[in-house]
Amino acid sequence: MAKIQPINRLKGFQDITPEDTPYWDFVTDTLETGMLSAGFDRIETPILERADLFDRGVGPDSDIVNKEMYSFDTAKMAGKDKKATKDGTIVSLRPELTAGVVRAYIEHGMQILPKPVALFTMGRCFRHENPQAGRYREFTQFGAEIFGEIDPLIDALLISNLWQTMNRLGIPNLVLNVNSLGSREDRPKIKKALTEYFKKKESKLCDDCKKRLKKNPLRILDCKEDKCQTIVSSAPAIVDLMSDDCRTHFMTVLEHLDDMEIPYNLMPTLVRGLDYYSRTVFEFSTKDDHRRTASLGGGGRYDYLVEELGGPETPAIGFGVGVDRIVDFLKTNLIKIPKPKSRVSVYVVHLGEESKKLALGAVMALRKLDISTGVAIGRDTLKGQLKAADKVGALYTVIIGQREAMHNVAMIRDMRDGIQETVDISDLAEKLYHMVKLRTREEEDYGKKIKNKANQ
RNA sequence: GUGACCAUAGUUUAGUGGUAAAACUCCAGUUUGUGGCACUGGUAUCGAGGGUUCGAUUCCCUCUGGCCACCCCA
Repeated sequence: MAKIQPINRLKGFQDITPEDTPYWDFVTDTLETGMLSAGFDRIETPILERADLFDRGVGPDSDIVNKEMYSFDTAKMAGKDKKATKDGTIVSLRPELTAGVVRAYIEHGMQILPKPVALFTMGRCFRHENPQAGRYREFTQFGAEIFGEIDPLIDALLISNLWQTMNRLGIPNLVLNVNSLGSREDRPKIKKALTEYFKKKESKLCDDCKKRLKKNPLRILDCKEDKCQTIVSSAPAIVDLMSDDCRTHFMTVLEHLDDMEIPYNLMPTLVRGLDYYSRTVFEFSTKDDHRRTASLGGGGRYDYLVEELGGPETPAIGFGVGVDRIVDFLKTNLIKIPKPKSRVSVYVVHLGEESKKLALGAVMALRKLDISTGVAIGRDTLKGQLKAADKVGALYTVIIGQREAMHNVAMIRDMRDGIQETVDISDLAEKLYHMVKLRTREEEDYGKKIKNKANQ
């Protein structure tokens, strides 16, 4: 028989294998708890949206919308037996989370809710670009958004909230960079001043920056080329170019951060990529043990986006963090996460046909009491079954053989020390329930002792 | 979209112009009802296609994929 060619996953897509799920659970639980404790509500929006949502939301000139979106023409994609939908709507897999949440905010009239409206969301996003470290075509973003409040305290609270949560994840050397981009009204003035400055030095800029000079001079600020950076270092600062109002807003944000003892790094060259940002912007990164800095997330104000997507004038601020990047970081830096519970507490072993019925009954009874219980399938010998019990890390094994079946009893074997006792089958589940509880607590106490010793 | 490096069992890696080793994992067994140890055995069209050659896993080309960097960003 010819060997059938296996199908592999798509480029830039990943499987989250059982080996990795504890990391994912830890990260997503921690992020979620962090937001819930700050009074945020959870929202989920579709993975597929109309393409024009992102045109307007992320910006039609951005690279993301221009060449990285997975878009489909629904007029062309109907199955052969179905009639094509005639509207020809172009739909896209979301490349980020904010546009969808803003759309939902408007669509459900959430402006009538008491302000500020604080929402968090998590989900897969898609960008068709070349994968590399910490960068995938399908990735998971965790995002939070606060609508309807302009007070700088909100900016500081959101940042501090994320700071706290990142620390809870155990990420060392966390660096927080902050900056302000000024308001929409300030933008022409800022662009003009920067263009004038860079125009004089144009010949010394790198090729990319020469293009940026025409398109978006702000982006020259975060160019990584050394020659550009030397020019940038004496460029006019955005903070000095913006209105007094914006400057006051920004200074107040910084004061609040000081009050909350959040260490931040004022970074005048921080310019975020998405078009919709205004005023406060920030970015979280960490220094890897051996590699360069890894960007884990960032965000900022987008005071005009709700309006631009057809909603009422609503100031807003949000952030997005890369869950994949955090998981990758925890894994490569061997950061310890809470140990996942052993999957199976009790393993039921049976020998012969008659005992099978009793064994199944025992399994049902145990599972009813929420004791995770495994059974041997496809293994006949006692030896093989015990081996299987050992492999899944069972605390106890229940042995029901022909002898036991005859007297309606079962044997409980403690897998740690091999001590066995025989109990009546009707008492089995309850007896094991207490044994498992006791053992689990013992192990937890032991774990705590170790931890306390380490802390002393 | 551009560039560098890489591609051998499930995993991590040896190796050779004459069809391949090891470790770990997995599966089966080491006689009859007791796991962890030990021992034995099993598992690879050497990424795909083409070329050079008597012969290629080994050399050359193309593709695909991985990884990393640029761009951009999470």
